[in-house]
Amino acid sequence: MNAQPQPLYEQVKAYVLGRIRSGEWSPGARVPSEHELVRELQVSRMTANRALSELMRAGVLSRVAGVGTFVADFKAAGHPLQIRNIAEEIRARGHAYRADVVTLERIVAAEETRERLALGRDEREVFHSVLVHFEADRPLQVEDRFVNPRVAPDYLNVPFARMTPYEYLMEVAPLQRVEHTVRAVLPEPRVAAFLELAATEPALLIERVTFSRGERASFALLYHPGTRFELKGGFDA
Amino acid sequence: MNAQPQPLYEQVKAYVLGRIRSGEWSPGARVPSEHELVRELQVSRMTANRALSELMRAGVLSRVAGVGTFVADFKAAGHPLQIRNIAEEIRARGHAYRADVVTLERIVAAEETRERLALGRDEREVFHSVLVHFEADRPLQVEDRFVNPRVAPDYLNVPFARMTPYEYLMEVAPLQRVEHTVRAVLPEPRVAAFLELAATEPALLIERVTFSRGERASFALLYHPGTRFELKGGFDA
DNA sequence: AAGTGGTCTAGACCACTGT
DNA sequence: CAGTGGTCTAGACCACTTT
Repeated sequence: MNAQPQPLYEQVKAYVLGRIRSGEWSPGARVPSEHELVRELQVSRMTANRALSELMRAGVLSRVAGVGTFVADFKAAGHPLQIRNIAEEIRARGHAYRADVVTLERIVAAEETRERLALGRDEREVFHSVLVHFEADRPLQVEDRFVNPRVAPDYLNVPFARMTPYEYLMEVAPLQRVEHTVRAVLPEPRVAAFLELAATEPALLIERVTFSRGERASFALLYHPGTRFELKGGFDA
Repeated sequence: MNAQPQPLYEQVKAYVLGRIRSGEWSPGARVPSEHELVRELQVSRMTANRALSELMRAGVLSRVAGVGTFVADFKAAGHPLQIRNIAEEIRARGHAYRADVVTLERIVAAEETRERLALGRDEREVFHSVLVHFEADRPLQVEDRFVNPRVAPDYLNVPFARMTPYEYLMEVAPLQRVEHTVRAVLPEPRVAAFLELAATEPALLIERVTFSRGERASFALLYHPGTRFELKGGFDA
């Protein structure tokens, strides 16, 4: 076996991730043992071991010696703070991604919104979108976003069923800088409903301003269920 | 070879880490190649490879195929999420800072704590401190911290009225890496009381693991009142 | 040409879980 | 008991860098 495009163990990882993404193997389901992978994929056990071990370190699988390997429950969510694209993140965890567009409109901006986008006095209209992002049919993020029309004049015509606002903005306006603020809040009822939260369940709110070509490109409120979402990060000092 | 107290590859890691800690191998210095370790330590190359690879993942070493393995230098990096000293932060805002020491003790660590600090089976005791940090007499952070005694053996004698645990740890153990997880939670009653929170008020919880010299130095739970605390950050892309 | 890390194999022994 | 993951070995081939 082995044809160099990818290391063998990466091919094994892709094989396992593919089955998980397709839904064939759900959270909690048993994954083939190392010996089974050896037989099925004609690789050595060390190679199967490396693939499964790395997927465990990535949080995709959980393994118990003497018992077996299983698709990890996805309570352990999250990723580094610099991760910007929720769709990619969910797919990287091996889960199905879907987004509902709740709102997509041109509005007259509130004073506060104009300030956050540093708009001039004569620029009163902005684009506004509200999306709910789902991980395996469970809501993981409510994205309430205001967009500077000068930076993305075609925002209302973007097929958000196929790409996230973040992906689109990255295409039309090179990301230059990001500023964010993180808080714990009790979300307003509408947001709580979207996230399927109980009345007193807290949400993690990320406010994010992105800059492109020296301008403020967009301003977003990202709500996540406090119980199902973690923001992970790390850096070397 | 092999005498089960620790896996062989862990012993190899300890060997390398020991040389680095003692200063024998400084940042930038060349580390023995896999073949050299095979000869010196009488292990197989795969075992040497695993040890060095894991130390690279941990940020202790850097490796270049065809060249060699080297002690990574602790370089500064731009932080996505600014980690700073709570006392400094409060003072920078022009407010009075004060801390109450609620707990300062040596305890037998729970299994989970031992795992987070990557302690061996025979290392069962850790230091534990609980502090409440005040900004102008209003509680801003409850710091629940577990400390690796190997890294900070004198932790129980530190005058925390005059310096924060963070400051002390920075002094005795050069910070190498930080990992954090941010969540929104409803804190347990004891923590809520310390923060003077109402029953349904959410808290922002930061879990932080700090690394020093390739070891896990401490593990902290940092609770903040969701309504009075924000995490701000930013970075250039 | 010699050395390096990256990958891969086909075995092996172990401790542990399940039945 | 058979099955599992955790570890370990002694080889191997490769692409690459340095001499």
